[in-house]
Formats: sequence, C-alpha cells, structure tokens
Amino acid sequence: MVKDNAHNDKKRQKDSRMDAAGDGTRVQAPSGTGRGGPSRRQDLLLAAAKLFTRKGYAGTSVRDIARAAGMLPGSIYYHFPSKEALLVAVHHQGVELFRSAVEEALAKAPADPWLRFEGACEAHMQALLEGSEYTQVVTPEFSNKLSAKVRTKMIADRDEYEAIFIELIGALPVTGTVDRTLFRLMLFGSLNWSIHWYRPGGHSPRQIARYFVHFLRKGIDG
Amino acid sequence: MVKDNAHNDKKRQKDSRMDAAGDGTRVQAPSGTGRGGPSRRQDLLLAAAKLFTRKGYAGTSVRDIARAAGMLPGSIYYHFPSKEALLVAVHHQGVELFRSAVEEALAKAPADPWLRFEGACEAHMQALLEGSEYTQVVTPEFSNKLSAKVRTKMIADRDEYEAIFIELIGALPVTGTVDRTLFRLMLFGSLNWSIHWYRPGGHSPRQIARYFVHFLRKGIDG
DNA sequence: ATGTTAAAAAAACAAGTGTTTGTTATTTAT
DNA sequence: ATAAATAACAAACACTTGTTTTTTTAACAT
Repeated sequence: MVKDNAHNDKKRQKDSRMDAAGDGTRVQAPSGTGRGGPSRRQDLLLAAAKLFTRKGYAGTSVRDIARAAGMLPGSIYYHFPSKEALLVAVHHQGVELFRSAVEEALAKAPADPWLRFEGACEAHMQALLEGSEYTQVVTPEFSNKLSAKVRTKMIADRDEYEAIFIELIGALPVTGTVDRTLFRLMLFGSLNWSIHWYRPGGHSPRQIARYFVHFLRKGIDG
Repeated sequence: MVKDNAHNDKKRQKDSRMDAAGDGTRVQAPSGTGRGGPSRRQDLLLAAAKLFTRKGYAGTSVRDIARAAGMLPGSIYYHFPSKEALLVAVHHQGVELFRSAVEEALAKAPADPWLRFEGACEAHMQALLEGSEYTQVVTPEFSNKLSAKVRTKMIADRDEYEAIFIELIGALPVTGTVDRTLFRLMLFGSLNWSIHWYRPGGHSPRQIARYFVHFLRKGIDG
C-alpha cells in the first residue's frame, strides 16, 4: 500500500545493519540471512540488557538494540511484541540470575543464620557487579512512563526475590526488637547503590558485601 | 526561509499551551502574554525538576516541560540554551538545597561528632524526601547519553557536597582502623535508595535516618 | 505617543521514535 | 521436490524529538 512518499525520500536515511559510528557493538555476525544462529533471541536480550544498563530504558532506542544485535529494527518484532516486552524479559532474566546466585550460595552455606545472610549478600553483590549484563537493569528503572502492567510485573518479580532476604533477616537472632524491614531496606540500598560507584580493581564485590554486613551487625566499632 | 511543508500539514498537530490530557499540570497561568510573572525561569525549573524526578531525563520531553510550565516548547529556549542546560540547572539547585539543609543543621548542632553526623544525615534525608522537588534529581541520573561536559559539571557539584560528609565521617572517633570511604558509600546508598521505597505516612525521613545511623554505629544489636 | 526591549507565540525543521506491512530467503518436515 | 515454518530484510507510517527562526505581544523609558 505505497502512497506518495517520494517527497521526503531525499532526506530519509535508510536503516542499516552496519554499525560504523554508533554506540552498540555488533554481537555476532550471522553467517547468512534468513535463519540466524542458535538463538538470535538471546543476542537481542543481551544487547538490550547492555544498552538499558548503560543508557537507561528511555535512553535506548529499538534501533540501538537492533544495531547491537546485528539486525534491522523491524526484525525485533518477530521476537518481541514491543520494546516494553524486551524490558520485561531482560528484567526477568536479571531477577532469575540474582535468585540462582543466592540460592546456590545458600545451598552450600552452613546453618548459622548470620553466615547464611552474609553468603546471600555476597552472592547478590557478586551477581550485581560482576555476574552478568542483566542484573544492573533490575535495580533502578521505574520511571512512571512504563505501562502499569509492565511495572506490576517487574515489581512482582522483584518481590519474589526479596522474599528470600525477608526470610534470612527474619532468622537473624537479635536481642531486643528491631525493625527488620528498615534493616532490609538499608541493606538493599547499601548493596544496590554500588552500581553508581563500583569500579573493578579495588575491593571485590564479595569483600564489599562482607564489609557492609559487618557494619550492619556490629557497627563501625565492632 | 519557508520551503514547502504544506504536504504534511493535515497530519501535523500544533503545539498547544492547553494541557487537557497530558501528564504535566499547569503551574501558574500568567496573566497575559508577553512578559510573564516575576520569574518564569523558576516555573520552568520547577516543572523540569518534577518531570525529571517522575519520568527521568530521557523520559521527559521539552514539550512536557513547556506544557507543565504553561508555555510553548520553543519559548523554553529563551531561558535555557538546551535541554541539558535545564538538567544542569535543576541538578545544581538540588545540590544547593542539600547543602544549605545540611549546613543549617550543622550550625545548630552540638560539638559531639556523632551527633553532628546524625544531624547531617537527618537533614539530608529530610531534604531528599520532603524538602523540595529538586533533590531527587540529584541522586540517580547519569545515563551515558549526557555529554561529557554536563556529566563532569554534575559530578563536580556532587563532590563538593559530599566533601561535607567526608569531613564529618573523618571526625568520628573509631577504635581500630575502618574504611571510612566504604562507610560513606554505604551511608549514601542507605539514604539515597529510599527514593525507591519511601512513602509518607510511616516513619518520617528523620526517623529513618536516625535508624540507619544507629545501625551503622552500633549494629543491629546495639 | 514613541521606540526599545523582554518574553513569548507560531510555525516549521531535520532527525529520530516505536511499530507495521509486505516480501524474501533459508531451514525443516513431508 | 514440495510445502510449511521460521527469521529476517526493506521500506514505510505516523508521530515525537530537540531546536531554530520569525513574528507578535506587552511592559517600560523617553
């Protein structure tokens, strides 16, 4: 159904798979056209995760993602129905990575509640800062521009994960009454804020987590 | 230098000062056109601050800001040379509000280092969560899409403010050696992360800050 | 009354946005 | 070999983006 768009053809620039000067770097060159590698959906997800982490959701265009994944913008819509769906998928993947990291740590942790708690914090921090490209998308990203449905889904994913920590913190032996909710919120703030300042080379994520847990347990003087 | 754009006029929708269904709400109706109230620049800054806080920088358009401030998009450029300049101005204002809040608290604080530290944390938390519309723009907002010059300026503003806390933390009497940098990063994480979960009605910002400082000083068992 | 200036409107510009549509190439199953 | 499926390209659509230019309005000084 082509009508009469010849009048603005001189200025229109065609979408291209080539990168040249863009921000995204090609993930993998698929051998031919038609059917791509084992899973182009994964490439797409990974490219989106990287860009969302670096530029934020609103700051990333589907063209950026397509370019980084080595396909044309329209092709994305074969794999995902919308840009928001891509965010949801990336977010979900991120939460799953957090969860499996923490659960794995807990599986090989001793029975002592404080050691279990510490192990979980270390695993969280490790997953956040060095684990994968997905986890850093989980923590911020909530601008009220997202549809209610998407936000609800993302919050549900998060809540399921944080339930692990609610339980761990509930098991900590404490003298007197403390607000364990505030304790948890402070913990997550301490850990997650690290994406704003962490740079590899200094303390490792696990060391930082241990430090923080120590502060929380014994205070600065402990 | 008008050329030939009559061909797509049927689809183009004119910018309008009226709000109707948009997200931004009018700030104040200037009595007439021409010369605005005492300071339309302030209106613009406030509108931008609110929207940046809610939708993020990339998620906010200059049209959103213009609509919320009650003017047309182009008119913004009389007051600010670019959207980025607006962000810088909002950010700067936010940092100044933090700084004056903390300095005021310190002026009337006793000499005890821990009490001074606690007072500063309370003031920071209060400014962040209930102080104004500007402070929440300060804490996150760093997507690598911003120009280097803007990022540099914002970081410099921040650093100047955080120096206050470096000094306060340096003055804390501590037995043994602790990493005061990690201590400060943990503190800012705890405090600033609250924008993700704080809702008025529960603990007040000051109460939360006191709680956090207590944890940091004495640990959960203190 | 007149000229000047500050502030905004009006309209467009060029590029970029998420998305849809029609088609083609490749793989897999028959 | 042929049909069905998968996966992508190619191109456009309708609209939004930040920004610029030109024109008009209102306040003030003369």
